[in-house]
Amino acid sequence: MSDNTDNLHAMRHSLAHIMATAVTTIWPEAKLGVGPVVENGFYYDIDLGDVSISEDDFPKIEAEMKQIIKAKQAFERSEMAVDTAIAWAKDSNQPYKEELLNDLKRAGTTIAKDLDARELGTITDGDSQVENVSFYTNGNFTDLCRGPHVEHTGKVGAFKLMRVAGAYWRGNEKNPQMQRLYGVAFETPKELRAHLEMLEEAKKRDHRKLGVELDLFIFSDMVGSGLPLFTPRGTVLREELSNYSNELREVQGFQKVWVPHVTKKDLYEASGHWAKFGDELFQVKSQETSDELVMKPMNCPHHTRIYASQQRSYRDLPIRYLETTTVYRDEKSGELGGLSRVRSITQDDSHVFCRDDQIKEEIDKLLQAAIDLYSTVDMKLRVRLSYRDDSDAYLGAEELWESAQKQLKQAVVSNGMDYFEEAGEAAFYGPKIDFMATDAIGREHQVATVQLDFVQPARFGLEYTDEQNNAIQPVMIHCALLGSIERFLSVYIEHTAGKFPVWLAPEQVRLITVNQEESTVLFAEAAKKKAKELGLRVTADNSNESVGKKIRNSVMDKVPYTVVIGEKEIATNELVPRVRPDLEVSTEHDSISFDNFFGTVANEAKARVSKTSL
RNA sequence: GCCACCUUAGCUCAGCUGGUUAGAGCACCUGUUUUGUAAACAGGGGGUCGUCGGUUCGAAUCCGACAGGUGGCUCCA
Repeated sequence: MSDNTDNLHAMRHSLAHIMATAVTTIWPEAKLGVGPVVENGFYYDIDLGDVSISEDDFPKIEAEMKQIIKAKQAFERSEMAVDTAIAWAKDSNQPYKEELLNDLKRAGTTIAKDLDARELGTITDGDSQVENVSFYTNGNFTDLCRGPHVEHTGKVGAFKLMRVAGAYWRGNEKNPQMQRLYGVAFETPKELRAHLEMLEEAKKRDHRKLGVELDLFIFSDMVGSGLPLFTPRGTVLREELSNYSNELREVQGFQKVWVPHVTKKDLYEASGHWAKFGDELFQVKSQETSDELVMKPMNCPHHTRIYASQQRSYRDLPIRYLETTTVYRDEKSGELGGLSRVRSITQDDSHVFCRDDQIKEEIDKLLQAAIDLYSTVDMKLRVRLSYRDDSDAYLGAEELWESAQKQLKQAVVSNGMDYFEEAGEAAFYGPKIDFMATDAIGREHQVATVQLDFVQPARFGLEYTDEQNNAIQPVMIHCALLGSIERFLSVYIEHTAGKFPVWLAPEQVRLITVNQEESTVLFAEAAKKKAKELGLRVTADNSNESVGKKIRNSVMDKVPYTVVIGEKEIATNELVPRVRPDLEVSTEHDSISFDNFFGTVANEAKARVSKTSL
C-alpha cells in the first residue's frame, strides 16, 4: 500500500468513527456494531432499537459530523486489557462490542477468520492469546477500534452519506438486523465529485431505464416479479446474441438439442439437485397423473439423458450438445433486480462429454469462442481459475482434480488470457473457469463460465467403451458463453449505453421522408423493400412531422443510420447517410448509391463490426 | 425471506401541514401545415392517485395489510 492509499484508508476509518460519534450524540441509546472501510468509503452498523434512520436524517447526521470535523478533535489511541475492555463495553451498554471482545478473548485464531473481528484488528494470525485491545477517543467519545486513524478529526477529506440499509449482525440472518449507514469519502472534494458523477453516469446508463426508453423489455404485475417480457426490439437483441453464441460453437462440432421445460422431480433427485436446491424449484402440479413435476432449473441432467440414450464408444467422443433455453428458479423476492437477477433465465448452455485426455483441447476451443465473443462486443475479459482447497467439500478423485486443474490452466495460458487463480472457489463437482468482463465505465461483471464436472457422470452412470472394451466414465464440461442472456443484456446495455453496433441494433436503418408526396413515399417504400431483401432491419418514417423532428426521434432511438429522402435523393438515386457518432471513423460522408449503401450496411452486420466503413 | 425507502395518465414529474370537477411536458388522436438533418401550430381523448381495508364530516394526502419497484443483508447450482 502506498502512503496515499494508507492515508485514504485512515481517513475513511476515521470518518466511520466520526459518524458513530455523531449518531451517538443524536441518539445516545445507539448500540454500535462494526464500522469498516469499504471500496470508495465506509459504513457503520448501528442498532437503534425502535428508531429507524432514514435518508432524511442524513443532513442532521452530516451537520453533526461537520461540527466534529470543524472542532479538529485529536484521535487518541489507548490500549487496555481484554477483561477491562469487556467491563467497559458492559458499562457503556454496548452489547455488540461486548460480544466481539468476548470472542476475541475466547479464541484469537478462529475469530481472526471472522471478517468483523478482523476489522477490529486487535489480533493477527498465530494462536497467541489476546492481551490488549486498542481504543480511539475523540472528544468524549471512545470506541473500540484497530485504527489507524488520522491525527485529528479535521483531516478527513470530503465525504457524503449515501444510503442506509439493513444488515444482519455479523452477516448471519439469524442475528438481529442492524442499520448500516454508508458513506463515500475521498481526499479531495474534486475526487468526491468525480465519483458522484460516475454514479450519475451509471444511472443514466441503467439498463432498466434504457429498457423502457428503447422499448426492449417490460415487466407486468400480472405476469410476476422477476419475469421479464421482451418486446420485438428486445427480442432482436436476444436472438442475435444467441445465434452468435451458437454459431461460435456449431463450427466446433456442437449439435443443437432440445429439452422440455417441465420435468419430473425424479431427474433432480438423481442428479442431487433436489436435496440441495429443492426450495428454489418451481413446482408444477399435474392434473392428469400423479407425477410431481418441476420447472427445470438447469439443463445438464436432461442432456445426460440424451447422452445415455445410446451406447457410446471412445471413438464417438467428444459428444457436444448445445441449447439456448430458459430455466426457472424461484429466487427470493428481495434478490431480484432488473434483468440482472430474474426468475426466468435463458442460458446459452452447452455440455461436452469427453475423455479425460480430451479436456484440454475442449476447454481450449471454448476459450477461443469466449475470446471471440467478448472481443466482438468490445469488452475486456479476464478469467478466474477456481480450484478446490484442502477441505473435504469436493467430490471426485483427487488425481482427477489435479489433472483437470492443470489442463484448465494450460488452456488459459496457451490462449494468452489475463488470469488469476483462487483456491476454494471451485464448484463441489469440479474446478471451473469464471469469466469477468469489464464494462465501459470500469465495472467488472461475472459473465461466462466453463466448468468441469466429475459428479453428474457418476450419479447418472454415464459411460463409454474404451479400446480394451472397458466401461469408462466420461467427463462433462458445462459452458455458457453469454452466461444468462438476461444478465448479459443488463451488463451489455449499460456497457453500450444503448448504442448497439449495427449487427445488434434492433433498427439498423431509418428512412425519413421530407414530405408526404406520393412520389417520395413510394420511393422510400421501394428503398425499404430493397434493404429488407438484404436482411436489414429498416423502417420508413413518412409521418406528417418536420424533418428536424423525425431526425430527433431517430437520434433518440439510437438508430445507427438515418437517411433523409427527398427530391434530391429521388433524382440522383444517391444519399448521404447520417451516422451515429460512436460508429463513425470520419465525420465526412460522401454520397453513395442506395444499393451500395444497403450492401455495405448488410456486410457490416454480417461481419459484426463495431465501426462503420462509410 | 429480512431492513429502509418508493408507487399520481403510456413516459418523466407537480400536487404545501387532509377541504369543491387531480395538473404539466412528452407520447397518442383530430385538424391546419408539405416540411431538407436534434422538437411546426391549434384542438382533443386519457388517471376509481398500485390494490384492499381502516380513521375522519371529508383521504392522492393519515394508519394497516398485500402487490410491485429501488438500495442493502442473506443467497446465487
